[in-house]
Amino acid sequence: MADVKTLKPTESELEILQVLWQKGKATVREVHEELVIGKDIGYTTTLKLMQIMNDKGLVDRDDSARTHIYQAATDKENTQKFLLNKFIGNLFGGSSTQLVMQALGSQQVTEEELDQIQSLIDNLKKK
Amino acid sequence: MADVKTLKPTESELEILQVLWQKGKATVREVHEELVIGKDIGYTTTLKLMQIMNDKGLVDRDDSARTHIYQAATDKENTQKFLLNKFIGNLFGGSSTQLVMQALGSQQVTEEELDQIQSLIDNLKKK
DNA sequence: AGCAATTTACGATTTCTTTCGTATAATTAA
DNA sequence: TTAATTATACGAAAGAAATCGTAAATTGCT
Repeated sequence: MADVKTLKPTESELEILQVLWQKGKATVREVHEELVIGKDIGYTTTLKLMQIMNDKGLVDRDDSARTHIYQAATDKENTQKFLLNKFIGNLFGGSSTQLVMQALGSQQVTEEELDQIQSLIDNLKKK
Repeated sequence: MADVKTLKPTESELEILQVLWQKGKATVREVHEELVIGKDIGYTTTLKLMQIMNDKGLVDRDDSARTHIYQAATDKENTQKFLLNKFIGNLFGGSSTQLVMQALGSQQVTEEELDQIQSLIDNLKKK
């Protein structure tokens, strides 16, 4: 598994990772079809991006067959954790609480989700 | 006040915005002195960045005197909100709850902060 | 077999960001 | 009043990221 700490996916790479996390394994074509829904982009662009990601170690590639099969080399949680910490540092002066307050305040969150968060808080308080 | 929606500060620009949010008003030199603490960068680089930010409308500039005085053109909260939403969209499939859970789980948060968040949740539940 | 479609490889270009050198003007200090 | 310092303007270069065109190889279809 690739070392998340040293890798920072760009925005485009992140979009591709999202697709791969969701699909597990996928070909360039499959990833591309997903990307095309959201933006105007050529097939070879997607291909090139995924080749670069392979060079960087962001994805693993099975190229035993003609049509290569890709999958994310980093798991979603670690990447999220890493980027989230960076983001909190950049924009919220390192305070995760501030971020949480902002996130809860400015988004619509359902009652169920609030319950979920509350029970997490209860758990944390026990320690 | 600049329209946050259409503006996306780069990482360097964000660093400068942070200084301006903290200081209110500042000269290039003052901002630069702050930046230099954290990284190796030349004065004219800071100057150029701030000029570009002025062109983009990210900062306001009073150039009536020889030494120009800058201030952020967007308030901190709006910028945070905007970038946070983008971030949630990019990395958490649009679910702010997922982000909150991740943030609370992987960071050390004090009891007081947890109380703060809890009371925010209570408030949200009332509606 | 022959043709169209699909796929990868590769290089080039474009765009965005960051960086800095140099010139010029204004201010300050000796 | 010089000389040194400090400021802005401007252009250019270096680096990073994203985009695409074209060629070559393989596969599938008729």
